[in-house]
Amino acid sequence: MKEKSRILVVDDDRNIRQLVRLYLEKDGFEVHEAETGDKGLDAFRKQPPDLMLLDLMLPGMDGWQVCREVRKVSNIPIIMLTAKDETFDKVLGLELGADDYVTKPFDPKELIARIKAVARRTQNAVPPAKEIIFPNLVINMTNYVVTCDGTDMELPPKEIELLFHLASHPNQVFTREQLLEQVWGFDYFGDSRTVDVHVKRLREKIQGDSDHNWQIKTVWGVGYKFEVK
Amino acid sequence: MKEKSRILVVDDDRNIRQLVRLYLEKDGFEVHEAETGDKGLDAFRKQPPDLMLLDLMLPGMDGWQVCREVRKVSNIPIIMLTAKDETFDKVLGLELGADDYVTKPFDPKELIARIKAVARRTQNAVPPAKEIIFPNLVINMTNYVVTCDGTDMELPPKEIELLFHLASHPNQVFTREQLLEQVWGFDYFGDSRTVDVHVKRLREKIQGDSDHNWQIKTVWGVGYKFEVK
DNA sequence: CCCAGATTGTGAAATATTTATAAATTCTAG
DNA sequence: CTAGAATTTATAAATATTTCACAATCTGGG
Repeated sequence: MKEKSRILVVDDDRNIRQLVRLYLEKDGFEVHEAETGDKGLDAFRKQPPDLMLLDLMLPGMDGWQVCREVRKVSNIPIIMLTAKDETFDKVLGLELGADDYVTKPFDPKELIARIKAVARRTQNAVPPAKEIIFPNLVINMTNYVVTCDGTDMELPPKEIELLFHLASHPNQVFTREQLLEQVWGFDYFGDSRTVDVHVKRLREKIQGDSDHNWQIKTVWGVGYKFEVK
Repeated sequence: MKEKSRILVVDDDRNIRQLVRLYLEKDGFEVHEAETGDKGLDAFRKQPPDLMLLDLMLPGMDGWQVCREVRKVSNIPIIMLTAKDETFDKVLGLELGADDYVTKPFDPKELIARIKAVARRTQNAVPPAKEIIFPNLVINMTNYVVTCDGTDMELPPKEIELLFHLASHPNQVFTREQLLEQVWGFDYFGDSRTVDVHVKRLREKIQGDSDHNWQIKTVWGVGYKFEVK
């Protein structure tokens, strides 16, 4: 399981830091603080966080300088905090390597949303070309299209995800519990017959009649596998 | 025969304007002046010049903002004027769409040389013909015009940008979040239903009745794609 | 081979989720 | 200030998912 994301908040305003801490911790983040640019940089160097919230106006070294220093050694996401009247251009922050910016005063919910968005964006930076090819079967996760025997077909999300997961590990058997966890999500709690129903529908859609050298096979007493001969 | 090149000088310093005018006219340019960003933009809109000389520090709307506004509708060459001590990264100006920059105080001969260089460069440049062509559908981003089934139509900016983005990546599915990020802008924070509404209006405008070999398709549970058969 | 017990397949109803649409509101350029 | 555009909101419609009862199938032992 994933650990808490560590966020470093660099701002000279004690109230801001408190506010941010309050909301972020409520949302499951681990929060660290620094009140000047220099201290922020120190904190970053000692233990790099997963994301930095950086005020622009700081005593001593300002936010831009900190951002630049951090960028010399790291690509962690950085979100700038700017006052409304600092009419600085978004592009400037970008140029310096920030990933987003939020103007003060800000809505804490918006801040959270942006943090998550940035985190996601930087994680998905290199989306793996998701396509699996078998004789008479192509699973394209970019277009969300499954081509079987030359005919394109659209499947509901869960079905295509299940198929993709099974086909990604040919011949490997998965229990229903494993599939629920890996396809539905680790925190999913539900009936394992759900898997059966999805398998059934997949089968009638993609292997209705013809015989391929692959199939979704039931392993009695265990679960299912995508078998390739 | 070619006419005189028209140059718009935007600077709040009367002396600078005079100086530039003096040298440029001696070199056969037609010179227009504006003393603030807003006036410069007005002048640009009334009669777009062949090239703009833009001071960075301006009362009211500054040079960057003017540059951006101009860039929204035009690719005319822009040269930035910056004071020596404004230690801006050249890259920053370039990022905003400027073609070159000159630091004050400048040697008029250098300015002339740069103007000519930029003019030459931008003339020979291959304009990024932002145009996408499908059977019965032409998306022209230069004119912001969409031609569907032979009839031209003007769409609101967001709609055409969305269409352009989707059509630029045929068959690829985008989530609403991705579209918000990539079409609306990375810093946009808003409701993802917004995308639905724009898609709806696009659909009723460009694929109301006839059947084409393309369409904006909903991928249930995921997002939208511009499908081409 | 047949049976009992366990496991899986199936169809259909109940739920939940996602999308379409229209209408109201806010925003923005002029 | 005004009109058109963008966005939000609310509701209806479409679609997917889950559940559940029962049928069908498999397995191992007698």
